[in-house]
Amino acid sequence: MHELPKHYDHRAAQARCRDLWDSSRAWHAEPEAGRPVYSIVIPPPNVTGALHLGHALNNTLQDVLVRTRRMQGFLTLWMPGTDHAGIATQAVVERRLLEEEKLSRHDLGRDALVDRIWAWKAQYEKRILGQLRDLGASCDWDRTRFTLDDQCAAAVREAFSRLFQKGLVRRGKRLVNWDTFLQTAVSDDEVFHEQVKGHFWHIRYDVIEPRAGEPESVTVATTRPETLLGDTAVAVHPSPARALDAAEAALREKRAAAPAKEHAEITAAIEAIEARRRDLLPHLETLAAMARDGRTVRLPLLGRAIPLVADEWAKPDMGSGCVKITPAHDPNDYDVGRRQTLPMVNILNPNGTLNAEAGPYEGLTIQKARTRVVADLEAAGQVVEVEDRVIDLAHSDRSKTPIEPYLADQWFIRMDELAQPALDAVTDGRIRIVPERYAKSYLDWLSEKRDWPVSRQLWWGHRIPIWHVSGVTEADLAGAFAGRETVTWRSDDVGGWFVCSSDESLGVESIAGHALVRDPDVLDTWFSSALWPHSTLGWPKQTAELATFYPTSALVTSRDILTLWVARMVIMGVFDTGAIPFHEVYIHPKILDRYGETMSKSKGNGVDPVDVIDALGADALRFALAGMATETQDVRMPVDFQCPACGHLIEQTVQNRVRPRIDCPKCHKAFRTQWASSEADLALPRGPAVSEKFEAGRNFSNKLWNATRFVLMHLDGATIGPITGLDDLTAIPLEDRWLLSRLASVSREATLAIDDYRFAELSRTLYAFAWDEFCSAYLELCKARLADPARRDQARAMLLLGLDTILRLLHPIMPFVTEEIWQHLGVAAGGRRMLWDGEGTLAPMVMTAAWPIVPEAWIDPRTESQFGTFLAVVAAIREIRARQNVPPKTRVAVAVRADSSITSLLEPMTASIAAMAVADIVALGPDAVAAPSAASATAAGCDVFVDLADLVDVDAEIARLEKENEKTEGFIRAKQAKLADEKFTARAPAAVVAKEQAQLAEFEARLTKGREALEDLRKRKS
RNA sequence: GGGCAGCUAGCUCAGUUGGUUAGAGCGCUACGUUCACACCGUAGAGGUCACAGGUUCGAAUCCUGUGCUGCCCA
Repeated sequence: MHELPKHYDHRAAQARCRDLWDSSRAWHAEPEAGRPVYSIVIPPPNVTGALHLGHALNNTLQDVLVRTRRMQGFLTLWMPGTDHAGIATQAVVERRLLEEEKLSRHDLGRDALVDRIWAWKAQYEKRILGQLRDLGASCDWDRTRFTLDDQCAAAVREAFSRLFQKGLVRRGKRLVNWDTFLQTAVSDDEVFHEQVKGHFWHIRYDVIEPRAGEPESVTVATTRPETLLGDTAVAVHPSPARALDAAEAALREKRAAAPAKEHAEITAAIEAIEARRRDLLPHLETLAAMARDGRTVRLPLLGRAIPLVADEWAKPDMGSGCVKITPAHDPNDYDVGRRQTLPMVNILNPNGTLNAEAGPYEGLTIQKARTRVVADLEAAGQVVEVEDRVIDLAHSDRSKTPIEPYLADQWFIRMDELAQPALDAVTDGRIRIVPERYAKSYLDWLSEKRDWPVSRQLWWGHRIPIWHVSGVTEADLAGAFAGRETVTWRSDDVGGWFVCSSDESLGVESIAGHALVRDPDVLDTWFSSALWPHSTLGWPKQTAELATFYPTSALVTSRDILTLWVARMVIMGVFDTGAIPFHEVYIHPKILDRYGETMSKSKGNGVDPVDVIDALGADALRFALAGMATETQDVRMPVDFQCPACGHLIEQTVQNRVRPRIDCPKCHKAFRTQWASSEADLALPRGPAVSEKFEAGRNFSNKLWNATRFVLMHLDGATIGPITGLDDLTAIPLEDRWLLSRLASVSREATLAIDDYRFAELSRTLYAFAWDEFCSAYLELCKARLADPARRDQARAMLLLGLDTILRLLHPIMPFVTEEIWQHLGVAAGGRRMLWDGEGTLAPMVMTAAWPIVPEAWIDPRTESQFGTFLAVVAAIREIRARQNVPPKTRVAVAVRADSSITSLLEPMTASIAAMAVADIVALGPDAVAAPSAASATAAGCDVFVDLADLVDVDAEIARLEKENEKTEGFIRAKQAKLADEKFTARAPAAVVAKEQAQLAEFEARLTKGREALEDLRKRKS
C-alpha cells in the first residue's frame, strides 16, 4: 500500500517538484508550426531590490494563466527577465557608496561605478529569479533576459536609430525636473509632491525712468526669491479689464452651480474683484500700456534692466497683478519666455549651487542664496511684505531632495505621430484592457501626446547612440560613412552634426581632423522596457521566436505603470514591428497594509514572500493572493510579526514597523526585523512578517493531501484502468451522478473564470468544491461503499475521477501540492485515464496533463437539487442532535415524513443518511409519524423527527419551538402584507408573485407543523 | 482643481441584468480525537449593507447629494 504521512510537507514537495520541472524543462517553449500559441512577457522586476508581495501577486496570476494554457495544449511561453531600472539602481548603489565608503560617483569614475552596479545587479538578479522559482513561476528559464543585456541593447540602438532617421528624435533646451543630488533630469513620474511650510515674499522692482502719472515701482511675489537673479521680465496682463470681467463671470457661473453653503465665499471673491476693478485696474492699465511701449524695470540686487511685457499669464485678479518671469527656472515662466522671446538665464550649476549668472551669489547653495538674497533685499528696502504660506514642493522620488526646474539640453521623442496608433489600438478594441475602466486613463494620458524626454544624466543605462561633430560638411559625413546604412546624421542647426548609429560602436573617431564626441547621457529606463515584448524575442532579427510568439497574448501588471510602461510598449511595438505587442492587458489590484497604505520597502510595512513560502508554502501564498485578485478593490493585508521563539503574533503598527528589533511581549525574547543593521541586532533570530490570510491556503493544501491519503488507503488490490461505465448515467447511484454533474459545472466555471481574469472567483469556486463537496460530502459517502466489495470498484473509480480532476483544475493556482500528489497517485493509480486524456498515456506530470473538458451532458440540475435534499435531511438531523446535546456516538432513531417523490429519491440514500448523521431511519414516507418523544425540524419539504426518548430536554425544545414559531409568524405577516398590496400583485411579474405565494404557503405549513409539535410536547410534559 | 475606486459580520472580503430569511474565510461560543485530515469535524452566535434624499410594487444592488478612505492626473 502506498501510504502518505499525515501532513503535507511543503518544503520537501517544493524541492522535489522544482527538480522534476527543471529536469524535464516542462516550462520551455520552442517555436513550432501548427499549434495555437499563448505567450506572456513578465513585467521585468527592478534589480533595485528583492521581490515583495505585489510581485508575488503579479507573478502568481501570470503563472495561473500560463499553466492553464499549457495544460490546454497551447504552445506556451512565459518570458522571464529583469529590468536595469536606470536611476533607481544607480541611486541605490550611489547611496551605499556614500554611506559605506564616503565616496561620490565622481570619486569613483564612470567605468568603476558601472562595474559596481553590475555587481549589484548580479546579486539581485539571482535573488529575484530565485524568488520567482520559489514561487513556482513556470517561466522559460532558458530564455531569461535583462533589459541591459546585448540582445536588448541591440534592439534599443536599432529602435532609437529608426526614430532618429524618421526625424522623431530631437534635441532641445527644455525645462526639466532637476535632481541636484543625483545631478540628472528625472521625469514627471519620478517626482512626488509634498506640502511644506514656506514664505511668500512680495518684492518691489523699480520702474526705470517713470514718466509723469506712471507708477514708480511694481510689486511681484515669489516663494523662491533667489530665482529673481534669473528674471528676464515682469509681466502684466495685456487687457486687465477684460481679464477681470472674465474672472468675475467665471465666479458667477460657479456660484450659480454651487451649493448654498459655498455662496458666501464666492460672493466675497466677486466683491474682491469689484474692489480690484476700482482700486487696482487703472494702475494695471497703465502698466499694460507701458509694457506695450517697451518700458523696463530694474532687477533688484543685480541692477539689470528687464522689460515689462504684456502676457496673459499675469492674473489681474491675484496678488499685485504683476508677476516676475524666470524662464529658465519655472515651467509657466518658461512658456511666457517662449511666447515673448525672452532671454533664458540659467543661474544654477548641475549640483544645485549658483553659477556666474548669479553674480555675487555664485557658488552658494540654493538655500544659502535664498537667505542672502532676502537679507540683501531687506537691507535695500525692496521687501514689501512676507507671508507665511504652505507650498506644494516637488521632490525627487529617487533622492528625496527638492526638485529644481532647470533648463537643460535634452533628447526628446516626438509623440504626435507615434501616439495615434497606440490610441487606435485600444479604441478600436484590438487591445482589450481589463477591467475596462482603466482604458480611460490610458487614452487620456496618450491623447496629450506630450513629447517624451528620454535623456538621463546617468551612467547606468543604454548610452544614447549619438555622436556630435562640428566643422565638417555633409559631404565629409557621406564620405566617412559611405556604404554604412546603419549610420545617419542631422544638422544641429548651429553648423554641426548629430550622427546616430545602430552599431555597437561608430568605428570612426574623427572626420577631417574633427573629433566625433559621443553624447554622455543614457536613455530613460522606460525606453528599453518599451521594447521588452519584441526585444526579448530577438528583434530586430526576424527570429522564429518573434514570428511565433509576437504579438503576445496578455500583459499582466498593476495600474501605476499603465501609462509609463504599457502605453509606451504599444507605441514602440507598433513603431518597430507594425503590430501591437499584446492583445489583452489585465490590471490587478494592489496590496495594502492594515491602514490602507501601499506596501513598500521604504515604509517597512511589507511582507517578504519568502517568509510566507518558508513558513506555509508557496501554494498557501499563491492561493491567498489569487483569492484576493477581485475586480474592483485593492486588498488590505493586516500583517503581524511572528516571534521566532514562541510563535506569538505581534500586530505590525506604524510605530514598530520600522524598528530593527522587537521584544516579544509574551516570552520577552527579542528578535530582529528586516531593518536590523547593527551587529547586535543581526545576531538575533529573524521574526518574519506574516499574515493569517495565508493559513487558509496551507490548510487547504493539507486537506487535499489527506483526501489523497484516504483514497490511496483504499486502492489496495485495485486494478486501475481508464475510467469507464459513464455512458448510461441513469445506471449509477445518485451521489455519483451528482459528482459528475458538479465536476462538469465546476470545470466549466473555472475555465471561464480564467478566461475572464476572475481569479478570486476561481479560487473560491475550487476551494468550496474540493472542500465542502468533494471531501465533506462525497468522500464521506464513499466510506460505506468502500467497505462493500460489490460497490467498491465503482467508488474507487469515482474517487479517482474526482481527485484527479480537482488536481488538474487547481494546478495553476497551487502547482506544488497538486504535482506532489499527482506523483504519489502515479505510483498507486498510474493506469487511470480520464475521458479528456485522449488516446495517449497518462501525463507524467500534472503540469503537462490535459485540462479537464468535462462533458456538458453531465450537468444535471435535477440531480443536484435531489442531492441538496439529501444533504438538507442530514443537516436537519445533525442540527437536532446538536441542540439536544446528543453525544456524538449515540445513535438516534429518525422518522422522515415526505411526499412520495422525495421518498423515492431518499430511499436509496438511507444508508448514507444513517452513516453521516449517526442515525437509523425507522420510517420514511408520506405517512411516517413522529415517535412519542421527538424533536422535529423541516428540511427541503420534509419533516424530520428524531426520536430522543429519554434524552429530550422538553423545556428547551418548547422554548426553541416558541421562538421559531414567532419568527415564522413574522415572515408570514410580512409576506401577507406584501401580497395584500394591490400595487405589488398588479405590477410585479407573475413569476415573482407566484414565488411569494408559494413561500407564504411554505411558511404557513411550517407554522402549522411547528404549532402541532409544540402542542405535542406540552401535552407530554403535563 | 479634475478623474477613478471603495465604505456589507470583530477582521479581510464575495454578493452576477433590482425579487426568498444578505454569504465565505479567519476570529468567537459549545461539543467532539482508536475513524483521511485538530492544518480536522458538527452545530451556533454575530449585519440599520457609511449617511440623507429619490426612482420602483420592491433597493446592498439604480439615480442624486453628503461624509470618510485610497489611488491617478494637473
